[in-house]
Amino acid sequence: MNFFEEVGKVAIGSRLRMLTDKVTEDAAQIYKLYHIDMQPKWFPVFYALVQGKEKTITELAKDIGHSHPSVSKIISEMLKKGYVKESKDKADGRRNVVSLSKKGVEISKEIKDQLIDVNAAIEEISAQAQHKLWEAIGEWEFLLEQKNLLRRVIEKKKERDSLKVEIVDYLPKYQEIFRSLNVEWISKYFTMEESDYKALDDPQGYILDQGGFILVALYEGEPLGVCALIKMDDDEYDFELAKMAVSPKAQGKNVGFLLASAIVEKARSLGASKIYLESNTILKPAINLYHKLGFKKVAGKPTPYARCNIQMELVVK
Amino acid sequence: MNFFEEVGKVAIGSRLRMLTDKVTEDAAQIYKLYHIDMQPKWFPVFYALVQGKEKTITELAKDIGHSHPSVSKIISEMLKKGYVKESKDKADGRRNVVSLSKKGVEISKEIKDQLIDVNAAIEEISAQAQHKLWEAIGEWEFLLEQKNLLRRVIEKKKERDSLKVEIVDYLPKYQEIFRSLNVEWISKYFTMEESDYKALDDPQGYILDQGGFILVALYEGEPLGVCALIKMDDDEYDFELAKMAVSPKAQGKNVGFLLASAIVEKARSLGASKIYLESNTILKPAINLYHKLGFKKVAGKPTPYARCNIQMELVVK
DNA sequence: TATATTTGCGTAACTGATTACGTAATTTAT
DNA sequence: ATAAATTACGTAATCAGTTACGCAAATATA
Repeated sequence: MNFFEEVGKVAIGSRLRMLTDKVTEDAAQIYKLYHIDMQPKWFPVFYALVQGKEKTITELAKDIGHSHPSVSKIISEMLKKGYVKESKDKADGRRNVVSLSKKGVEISKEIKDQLIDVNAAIEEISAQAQHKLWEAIGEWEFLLEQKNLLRRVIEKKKERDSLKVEIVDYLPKYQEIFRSLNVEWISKYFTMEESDYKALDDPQGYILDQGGFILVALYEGEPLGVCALIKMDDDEYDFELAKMAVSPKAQGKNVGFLLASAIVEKARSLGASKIYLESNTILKPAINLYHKLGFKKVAGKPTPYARCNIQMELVVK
Repeated sequence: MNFFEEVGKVAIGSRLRMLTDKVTEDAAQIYKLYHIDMQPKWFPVFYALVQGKEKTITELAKDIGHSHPSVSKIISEMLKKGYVKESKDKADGRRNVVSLSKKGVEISKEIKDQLIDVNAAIEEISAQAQHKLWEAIGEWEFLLEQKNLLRRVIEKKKERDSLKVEIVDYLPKYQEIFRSLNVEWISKYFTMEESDYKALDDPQGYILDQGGFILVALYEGEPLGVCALIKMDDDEYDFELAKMAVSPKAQGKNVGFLLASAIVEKARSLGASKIYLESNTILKPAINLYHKLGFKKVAGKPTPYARCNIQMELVVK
């Protein structure tokens, strides 16, 4: 048992499996004790049939939380013992309707005493334990139903990665990375256009000197993401969010989200009331990100970019 | 989930299995998330090796609570990946000593972040739950270690059966069952002797009228056990416990224990100070029963029975 | 009304564990 | 010193579940 204490709760899966084995290992002998000719694995199916008259294979599977092939196999075994009977549903020829046979009903009476004693034994254990296993399982089922372990781990990973990401202001030394990261994705999905070259070759003159901003995301000190806020000469919009690019190396490290959030925050601190952006719907992760930040789809703005097929805005205030 | 609430805690085994599945099902994907090329089932072995240098197959099996073939297989898979190395123990040629390879040690570093995040995710679930699963599992492991489920169920069955057993005084209508139950076991293991016939054919004259007693055990109203207390003409002993017989139909229903206890109690209520009995060591369940009641082995008493190879006494006071 | 999609369920293959068994090495007993 | 028992561990068979797949029936859609 020592092992588990050392590894920590990561091992909860293994530990659960072992407890399950321990609880289950005597089951066959318990049936023998009551002279009941039944395999432990049949029990859930059997019990589901005792309750609710006849049921189809799929209904049984859903009831007991197994896959349907599992139920199918169990039923064919119980059929051999004569505990159940099958019949095709007349209205729906696919359905195999199963119910307890006369012999099955007899067994269900015999099994009652056993259930009483097993229940009493388990209640005894529960009573001796300080912590309630039954209720704890229920809670875990509920919590995992709401958000499974994978998603929780992904979140934790993001949180931890975020701590390693630092968002800094643009400096001339970042010009090369600002250019290359953008060229990378643009030429992967589209082709570079006139306006791209202008902005990427001379960010100082084309963006910063016009009253815009550029932020750079450092992951453990290495610049892996860039994003620009371009001053717009427009009645409605103050800035355009553009030239956002994150290195594939930084994928899944939450860099995009942190970068975009920072740029929105920047705009807000500058007193902007509305931000505009242009993108393309084939860039799904990007669109999702904008959506998450609160950007809404708009239309009708003229654009110099051929690749633009969606326009979005964010009310900053 | 409804199902489990209805069946009651009997289904705790199934429910545990399902929770185990749910906790485990994402494991493979979690490894993928961190780009770690490892199968979830390797983890316990892997972890055990990270901790404690080199270990043999059997040591690993004991550490992680698996069977040794399981570990053997896992090691051969990890060997293919180059994560571990094997070597025969020079001092003991049977032992296969396993340790992490250089590549294995590297992986163990990469895996650290993953462990941190998984642990955090599980702690988060724990924090959201009112009942502590981890601690509850620990308690159940402990309680089942002390007394496994089978033994607990056996005890509960005995308790319940005891309620159905009633011990009553001998009546003439029980003479036939008194005779037949005794004839049954005596002639199964030995042969009937002169003294047997005397007592069984005329319990009234041979036992009761001499100051002895006979008790009958009824199981759900049916007489299934008998036991006699024969008055002895002896300095040391007041009564002999004899002609105890329980029907095979009542096996495992605690009838023997209740009957014998009642007869001892009877002797006590009559002011007896010492009870004597004769038996044979091939009747193991009977000897165990006498032992449980407190009878001790003695020797030296002359006996009319050929089948007697053990004599016992109980100090009643 | 024809066609595509969905549903029910059986069979087959796979999975992660187990028990059973055999062999070789070591230890214990005679 | 030899025989008997125990131990280490690999292979094979088994087990209780799963996923993958395919067929046939029913339902939805064009």
